[in-house]
Amino acid sequence: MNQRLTPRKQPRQKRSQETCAIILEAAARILESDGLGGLTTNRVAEIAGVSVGSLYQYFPSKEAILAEMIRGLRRSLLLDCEAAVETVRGRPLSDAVDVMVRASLRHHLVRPGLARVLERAEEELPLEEDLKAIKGELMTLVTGVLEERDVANAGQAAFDLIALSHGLASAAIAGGETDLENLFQRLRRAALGYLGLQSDRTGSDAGGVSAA
Amino acid sequence: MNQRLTPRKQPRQKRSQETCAIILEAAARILESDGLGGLTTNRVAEIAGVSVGSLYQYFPSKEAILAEMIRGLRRSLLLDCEAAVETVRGRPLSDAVDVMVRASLRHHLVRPGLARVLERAEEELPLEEDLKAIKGELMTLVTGVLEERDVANAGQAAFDLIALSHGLASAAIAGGETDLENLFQRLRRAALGYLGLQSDRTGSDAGGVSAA
DNA sequence: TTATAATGTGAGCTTTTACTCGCATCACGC
DNA sequence: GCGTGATGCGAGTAAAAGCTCACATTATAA
Repeated sequence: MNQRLTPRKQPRQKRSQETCAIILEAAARILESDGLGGLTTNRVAEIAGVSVGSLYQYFPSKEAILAEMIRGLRRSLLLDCEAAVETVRGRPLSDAVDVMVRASLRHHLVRPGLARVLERAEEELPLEEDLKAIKGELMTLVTGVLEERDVANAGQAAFDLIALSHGLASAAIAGGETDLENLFQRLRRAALGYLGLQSDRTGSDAGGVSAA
Repeated sequence: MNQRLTPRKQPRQKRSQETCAIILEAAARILESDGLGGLTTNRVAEIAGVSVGSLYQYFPSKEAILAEMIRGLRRSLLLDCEAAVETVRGRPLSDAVDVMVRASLRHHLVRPGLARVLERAEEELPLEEDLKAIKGELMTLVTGVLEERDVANAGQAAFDLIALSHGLASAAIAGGETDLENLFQRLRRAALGYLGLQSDRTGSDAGGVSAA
């Protein structure tokens, strides 16, 4: 009953590695155009230009394809955030918030439709250990950043900041917003506000929200 | 090709109204235990103790069942929020934020699993006009509350507050949190922080987050 | 009671879809 | 060249799921 979500076999030759990549890209395009409901193994194979047999050589189930895509997405987010944090070693909290918010925002903006669908898919899949581990690493990363800046309750703050940023970014991008800078300012305001820091630049045009 | 998501016919007698309710409740239970993937028309009918034929008499498709459940959920949230806003007529912004946050939190806590699944379903369904209207009314309500309290950019602030509250509440409840009061304090902090107001009560035990 | 409309039934039709398997083709070491 | 394992193929299978329809039962009104 329990189906594996990991690849059936590792591709050994270049040819087969390309086949895997082509299959994943085809699945991505289908998800972007038709959503989760449009994703069928036959169709993925067709769009990819390979046979179903080849597909099942590397992915033991439809869910395995989704799981692999989600792994890739999560890994890239984690790497981006780690790199971003590196650039603000020793700098104050607001700078750290800035780069992390920017990193996660960039991440939402590459193939936004795909990211959304994969997040939904992730909730329906029985999430795997390695995926939980990646999520945990992100939490750890953010918690560390906050702890180093003497934020109390860093673990909970990390959780909350990730969740609220995610909620705001998702909603905005789903709503078709494209003004990256405006969205960034709002995310920044929310995050700094939660942390009890006043967002600066309140004098500028994109400025204050509260009472005039 | 386009399938209707509205009930096929209105139930005229008491008996059939009960049948409708029983069907919706059965669907809810299935969603809670097995998620979207477990929802099949045959199974809904079986759990409800009615025949598939009866089901299709009132719901022209599986999606129509989901749409009806979503409508119910949204309507109840809107009504709760409207009632909450009524109670703080003429009171300051922080009080208004309080009651609205509490209302939406309560709303997440009744059958939390069901609410989550329905939200996912809503994204996959081609969302209907009447659902968009309900969402719009909520936006209008919150925008009005903010405008009356002289919040600049009230429309955008309403959007952002709804989105970030939703993100935080969803994540927390999905993570199994049950301490309603603690969660409320964090939501409140996030919302007031975004609005540029300091969260008071910073002296208490659940208090300040920023640097010690 | 009886006519009529509303409601309820469930076997089964139809379509879709995940997945298999026997065979063909290709790459690479000898 | 040639043998062996890796890769690729796609018609076909079996199961699942959405939905219909001819018929049975129940309620309402005359």
